[in-house]
Amino acid sequence: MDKIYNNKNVEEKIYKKWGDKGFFKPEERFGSKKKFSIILPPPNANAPLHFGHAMYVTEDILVRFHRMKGHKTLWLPGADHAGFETQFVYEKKLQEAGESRFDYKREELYKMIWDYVQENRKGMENQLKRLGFSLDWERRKFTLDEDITKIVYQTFKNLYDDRLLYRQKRLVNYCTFDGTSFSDLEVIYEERKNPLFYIKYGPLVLATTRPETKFGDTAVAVNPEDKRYQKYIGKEIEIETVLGKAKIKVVADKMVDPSFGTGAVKITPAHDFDDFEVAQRHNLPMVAVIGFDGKMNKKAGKFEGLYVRQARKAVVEEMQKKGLIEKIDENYVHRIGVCYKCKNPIEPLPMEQWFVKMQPLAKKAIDTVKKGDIKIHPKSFEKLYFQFLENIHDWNISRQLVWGIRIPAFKCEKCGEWEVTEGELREKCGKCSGKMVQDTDTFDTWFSSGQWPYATLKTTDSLEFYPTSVMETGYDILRWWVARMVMLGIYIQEKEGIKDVKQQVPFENVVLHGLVNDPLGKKMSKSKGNVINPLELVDQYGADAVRFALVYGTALGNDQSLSYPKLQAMRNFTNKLWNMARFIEFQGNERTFKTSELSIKEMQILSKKHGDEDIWKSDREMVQKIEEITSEVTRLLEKYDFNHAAQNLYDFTWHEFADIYIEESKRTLNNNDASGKDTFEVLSSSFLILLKLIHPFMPFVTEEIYDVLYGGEEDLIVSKWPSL
RNA sequence: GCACGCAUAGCUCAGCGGUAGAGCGCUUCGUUCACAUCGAAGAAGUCUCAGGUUCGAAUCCUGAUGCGUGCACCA
Repeated sequence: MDKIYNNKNVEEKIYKKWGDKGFFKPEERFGSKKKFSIILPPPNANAPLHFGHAMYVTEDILVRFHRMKGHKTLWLPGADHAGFETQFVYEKKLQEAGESRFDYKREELYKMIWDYVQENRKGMENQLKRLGFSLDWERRKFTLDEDITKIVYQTFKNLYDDRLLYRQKRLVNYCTFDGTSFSDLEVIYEERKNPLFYIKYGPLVLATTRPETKFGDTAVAVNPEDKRYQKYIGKEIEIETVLGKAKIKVVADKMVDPSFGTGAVKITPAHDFDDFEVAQRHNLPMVAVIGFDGKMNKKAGKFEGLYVRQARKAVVEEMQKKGLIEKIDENYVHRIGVCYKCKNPIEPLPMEQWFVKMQPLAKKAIDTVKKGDIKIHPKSFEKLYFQFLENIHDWNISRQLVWGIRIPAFKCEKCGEWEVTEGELREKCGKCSGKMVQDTDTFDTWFSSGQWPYATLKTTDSLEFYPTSVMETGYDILRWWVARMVMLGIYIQEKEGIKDVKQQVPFENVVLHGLVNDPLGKKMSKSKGNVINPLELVDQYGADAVRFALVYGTALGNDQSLSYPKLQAMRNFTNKLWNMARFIEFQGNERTFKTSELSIKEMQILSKKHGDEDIWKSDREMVQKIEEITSEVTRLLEKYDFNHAAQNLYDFTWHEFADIYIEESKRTLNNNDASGKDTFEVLSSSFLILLKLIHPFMPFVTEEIYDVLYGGEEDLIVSKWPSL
């Protein structure tokens, strides 16, 4: 053995061996009948993994732990097409080449992105392998695989038939820069400074940040309690506008806050979510003045064709000329919805889209966690889960993108009738024989990934693993993904005729890890340029050290900052293990002792042989301690306490086993008699137990040591987890 | 605005009702005999602040301050 552990000589060789021997495939061992399964949260196929993905190491730890316990264990890998994210990235690439998506036909663009994604996917999968993840690659899935999309179509159709899906013209969050609508979750809110204009509306003055939408006003609203405006309620007032005189109705609605501005609000149902609701209550017409291109339409008269921002400026100038602006508060700060990707303001626009009715689905998802059929770890995240589901809005699943699963809905050009299919094409209208045209939109990515556990298991003939044991992911996508998987998972199983709620849920446990920030505690992001590729660190410190550093010293669900000193310490730990092995190898060779593989029980029996002889004190103690650490680590792993399991192993290995026991053992070994041989048996056997306990955390170095020291045909990855 | 989380040794973080912990850093000493990516010894903290509950609080409760995050319709 080399004096220093060199991960580069080991990792690739060992990973290949595991794969060649088929150890990643589910298999019953040691007579156990239990099953254990995890579906890997499918990383986006559009880019290399970032460092946060390395947190999936907790899944590998669980998977290896259960595999060693003999459970039939499956860890299924996959990749997500990440609709909008990917198209966004790809469009950026096109832009750099001086092109745009409009230079290509739909099919061409799709094909180009497809090739791009396949290339990236390979790199991403290689990263997962380098981290030592024991994934069953034969079952790998992609969200755009044909058999997966078939299931997605089916669910869509079922929702439609069950009237949980409807198409309606409603206000949607639309980004006019990226040309697509978004769900509520995808809109982020930012503080922006925008002037607040006090504009004259006939006898009234009202405050607005969006004077350019006034062409779409269909009412003015005041609070029903507001004494100042009582005389106008229900009446029409005559107003002077930049486009001439007009009349407008005054309505009373409790949504108006009398203390804001002047207490009177212009109602623009087509471009504001609140106003839209007021309009519903008061039966007001909806007049759109902004188009999907972000420009004013003909309703805006001479301002037609101007972008919103330009129109605002022009309208205000015109109004000022006509004396219609009373004052302007230039320092007004408010929060507005912006596109999470390009950060431009979200434009609420009226648009026909497919919506999923969430309340019935959400209710079941809430109940199942309340009843404990799904457990969330750490428990504190339950609140976030409930908060989201209890206030959920209907889910807009239409996206105006090319990259994704095209919605299998067809509209008759003649009679306007919609037909939803399970993916097959429709050319003729069933009602009037008119020509059918397919919806050009694709599904929100989360609509397909929300069906991931069922879809992946079904299409790999692995439904025996449904529901999976654990869903492990970052808490940041609890609402985006986990909650939706619960809702859709239950729904799908209901449709499959499964009655037992315990069988409907997609997983039994949700385990949430925190985020990994950069060494300065800042969130890693491409725009900040502080993203770290996990492979850089794997090269530098070894996969085992990287893995151990991620779980050591951070409580489950807490964020952590990448720490180079910690990585170094863990690299030293791998080397410590290596040298402990070297010591044992050397001692064995010196005395022609063979390493033994006694169980804890066998060591206890051996230990009795020496009664309370003083020279055997440390051996006796080690037998006792190795039993304690075994049950402690087992207990901690069963409750997902990776941090303490790792800390215990680290402390015990270094300070109990190496510093004390190995030092003590030298005395006995040097006796070179029967007691020395027995000590060597305990030394090598208890070290092997330690190797097994550490293996889920540091699979490479432990497997390599096992190979060198204990040899034979066996492999640590499928060895039996220690117990009494 | 509402909610949640975090504030513990110089730094990064565990602990979460019973005499303050780890890693890194720091100080002193030690290399033929597994490992200097090492060993031995050591210094270092009114556990953010103010009240309260308790025989006893870093740990539970209330409030304050600071930082972070999530949610919300302020025109």
